[in-house]
Amino acid sequence: MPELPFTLDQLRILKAIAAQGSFKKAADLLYVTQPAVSLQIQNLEKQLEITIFDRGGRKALLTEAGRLLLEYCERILNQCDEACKAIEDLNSLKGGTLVIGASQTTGTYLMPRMIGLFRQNYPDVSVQLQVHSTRRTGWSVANGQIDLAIIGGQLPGDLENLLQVIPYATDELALVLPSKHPLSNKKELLKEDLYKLNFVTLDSQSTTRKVVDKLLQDSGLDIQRLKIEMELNSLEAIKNAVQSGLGASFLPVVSIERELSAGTIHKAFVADLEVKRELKLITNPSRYTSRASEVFKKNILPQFASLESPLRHI
Amino acid sequence: MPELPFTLDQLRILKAIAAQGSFKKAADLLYVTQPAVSLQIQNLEKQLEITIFDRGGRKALLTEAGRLLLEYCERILNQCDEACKAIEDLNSLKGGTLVIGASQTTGTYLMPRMIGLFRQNYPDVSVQLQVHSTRRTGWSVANGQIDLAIIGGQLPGDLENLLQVIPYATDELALVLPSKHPLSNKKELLKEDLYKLNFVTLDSQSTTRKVVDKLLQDSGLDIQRLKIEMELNSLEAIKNAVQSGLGASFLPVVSIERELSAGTIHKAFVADLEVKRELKLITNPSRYTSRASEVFKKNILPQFASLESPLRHI
DNA sequence: AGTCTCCATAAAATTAAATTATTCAAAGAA
DNA sequence: TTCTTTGAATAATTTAATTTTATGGAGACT
Repeated sequence: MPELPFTLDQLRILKAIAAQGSFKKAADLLYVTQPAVSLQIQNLEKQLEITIFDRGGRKALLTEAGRLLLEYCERILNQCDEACKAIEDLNSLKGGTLVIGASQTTGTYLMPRMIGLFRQNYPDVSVQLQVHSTRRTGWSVANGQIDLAIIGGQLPGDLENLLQVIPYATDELALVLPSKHPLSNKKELLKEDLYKLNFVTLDSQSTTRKVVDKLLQDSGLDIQRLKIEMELNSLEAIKNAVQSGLGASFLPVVSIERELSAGTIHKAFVADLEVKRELKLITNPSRYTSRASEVFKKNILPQFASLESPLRHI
Repeated sequence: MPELPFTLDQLRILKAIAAQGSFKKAADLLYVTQPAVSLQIQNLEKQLEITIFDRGGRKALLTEAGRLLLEYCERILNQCDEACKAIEDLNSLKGGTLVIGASQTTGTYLMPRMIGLFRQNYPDVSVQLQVHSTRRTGWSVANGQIDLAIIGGQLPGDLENLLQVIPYATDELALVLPSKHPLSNKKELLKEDLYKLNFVTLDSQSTTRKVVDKLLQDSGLDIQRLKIEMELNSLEAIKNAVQSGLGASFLPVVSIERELSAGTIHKAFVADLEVKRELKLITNPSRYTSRASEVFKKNILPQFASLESPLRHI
């Protein structure tokens, strides 16, 4: 190995001698024997081809070269100490970054609260939230750009095996109507009633939309017969459209909690129809898991998970 | 020994892997085997309790902790390189300081030329000239404040043994007269003629004065009978006094070269009287000798030394 | 599947470093 | 002065750390 002309231990010894003015005291300070100190300094002097200490007098005095080296020595050792501290902080969650992925829905309505709770407990860990499609989120988790993510849709098959997918919570997609809509008075709708509605939906690319379509189809509805008034690409836009009486929609309950309690949107019940999807936590088991990620998974997520989630038992 | 959590070698390895993206390539780069690299990184990870590399994929990728450590790693290694360069510069005389001591006479008339020559050859070494009494210069050499010195007088006895004293050159103390002085026409003076002169001398504390007094006394003269017109504490002042016709004086020839060739001062010869003193180089053998000091002694001093000086043969 | 590349692991060999014991030199005290 | 004490260098031994050789396994590319 092409050698470095000195070691950190040698520098530590140098510093100790300079501070104590004596080889022996330095040895005591470092809990080694005096010959060990002598030998290391001799090695150092040999390798750098300089004399570091004047051993003439009662005190070990630095030569010019020694003083020069000591300056660098202090700087180097300080950097080392800093590095140690930084690593310690990272280990004890006093630093570092946690990158979380989420879909539009969870990213908008769920993650902010989770992240808030996390940062209450670990205010020194910075959290980055990346809202992307299920597909892209999956890939990001796969290649390590995202530590963990919550998705509501189906992963591409190849990723399904690569990643760890843990069911985490159930998200109900509620049928919502404008509060003054004639049907909003009925206690319970029938499936057939849906054909009478005008729908404001997410665009057909969106995961949530696909999930809704599939569930409706599975429950025997002919989604071709449903009237789609307009397709928007933002839940907030849809909410506003519904509130303005432009139509009905299936929306995640988490996204309309405020509107429901304010009464500006009406949630309808449809007989024999449950539109629910599983929210899933995905991580990459073949990659390094940061402490922040671990903690988030173990301590934060369960507090928001439905009771039957496997996360409860991690 | 209270251990440091990492070694410089480990940092070097870390850096190499990060740069090469591979344990194997890093090993090749550092001329070690691959297991050596693996082991060291494992040690590092164990000691810091972190994971540094993601070994999953094709490339060895840094984890967050790894990136953090790498930052410090680079800084630390850079400081190490800098330290090496600084030491090398010192060794190759591209840096450092040489502290030279001298008496009034040599410091004024000799050292400037020497230092000029030295700095022509080693322009990066800064030189400091300290002009003090023989006594104080001796002590400074003894305790390392001065690397080497040239003195014209006698050292205190205790220092005599402690320091290395090398005869270096002979300095003639010439009897000088005002050029229009009646005696300046005589080819050779007799000792008795000295009693007829008015002397302008250094003050009785000065080394040069003591030397002159002693030599005159040794050659049989009664120095009490010599008429001292005035005592000044600067050679330049004495030179001016002599030139102005105020009296005669014994002055180091090195200090009056210009005046002699200009004819403004007359140098007289006295039969059976040679007033000469040895200029001596003193160093401290029990102390570290800087490269600059070595070079000055070996290469510069001989060029100004009289032919028979021992320095010729060093 | 087969082959290659890369990393991990184990055991052995080498090398470096620490310790004990001793010597040497300088400093302080009798 | 001489004796004693203290600090540093040296030598020999032991101990520990590092490297190497040799080998096994997992993923990637053909």
